[in-house]
Amino acid sequence: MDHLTHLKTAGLKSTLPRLKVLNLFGNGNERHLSAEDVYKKLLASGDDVGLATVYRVLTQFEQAGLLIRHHFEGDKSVFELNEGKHHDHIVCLQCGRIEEFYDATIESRQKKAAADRGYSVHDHSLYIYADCIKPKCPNKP
Amino acid sequence: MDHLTHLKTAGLKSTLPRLKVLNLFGNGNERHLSAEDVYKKLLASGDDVGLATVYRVLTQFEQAGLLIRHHFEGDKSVFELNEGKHHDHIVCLQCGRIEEFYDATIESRQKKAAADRGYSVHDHSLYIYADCIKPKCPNKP
DNA sequence: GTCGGTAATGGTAATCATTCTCATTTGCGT
DNA sequence: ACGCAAATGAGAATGATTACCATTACCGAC
Ligand SMILES: [Mn+2]
Ligand SMILES: [Mn+2]
Ligand SMILES: [Zn+2]
Ligand SMILES: [Zn+2]
Repeated sequence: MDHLTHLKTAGLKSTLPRLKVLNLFGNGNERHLSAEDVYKKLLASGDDVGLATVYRVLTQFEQAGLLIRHHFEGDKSVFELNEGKHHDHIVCLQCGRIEEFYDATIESRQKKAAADRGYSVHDHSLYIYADCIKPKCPNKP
Repeated sequence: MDHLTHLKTAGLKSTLPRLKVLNLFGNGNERHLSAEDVYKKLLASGDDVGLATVYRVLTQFEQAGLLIRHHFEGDKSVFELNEGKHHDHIVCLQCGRIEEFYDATIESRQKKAAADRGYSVHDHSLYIYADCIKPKCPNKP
């Protein structure tokens, strides 16, 4: 399903700002971007989109299920394309690198922990904060 | 170790505001409190402490290892007493109730996931967002 | 116990991310 | 091409948190 179709499916009208934002996430760029990141990247590529619009669109895409919002350590939200395959994250505290992983055992133990206590799970977030080993860690974003 | 000793050990001088904040967390009250929660509770009990001081002290206690800071969904930080026993959290999206749990398997699989990829783990956060079953969920905070 | 210096406090201004307001522009069906 | 509801964007407003800085409270030395 292409971007335009994605928008229609979500009941969102196809506008230039929305397509531009969706393109950013679709590219081979970094998968995890903050609103500020998106705004700056669009400006840099000559596509002028208002900051308010960026925030609005990101939230709409999240509600439509096109993007996933993360609250890594710190104040700002980070978004990534929702490609249907759930995964968790390791965040390097030195350089900000983000690595994805999936562990079926962790997933099932989580479900069990919640079920045992009478909870109906919506979702969960698991962030591992770590240092990546020297060679591949350029230190500091 | 009592509160006064805690402060000394952390290299923090024993002041009235600090003791009051530490007392709040020591009581049988709710374990998980935001800065605003702490501020309001102190006001309510006649102990006037400035909001700026509350924020400062909470951060100092976190750095000293006396408190643990959480970033549950939403914008504000939540703190709890660090009693040495690590645990994760289930958060009810309806009423805000927070339940703690510990699963040794999850812990070890996390360590392994990070180690396998060459990361040296600092810490991690695992939050399960759910609905607690009707009877014990009073809906809405 | 008093004194003095330093660290802590607290009122208020400032900052940062995010949301709101509202006049202007755009997408889209007719 | 026309018309109108929905979307945009510049800037104001908000909410949480931090920075400033003049005043006050610890604490160790007399
Ligand atoms: Mn990811
Ligand atoms: Mn807890
Ligand atoms: Zn790194
Ligand atoms: Zn509940």
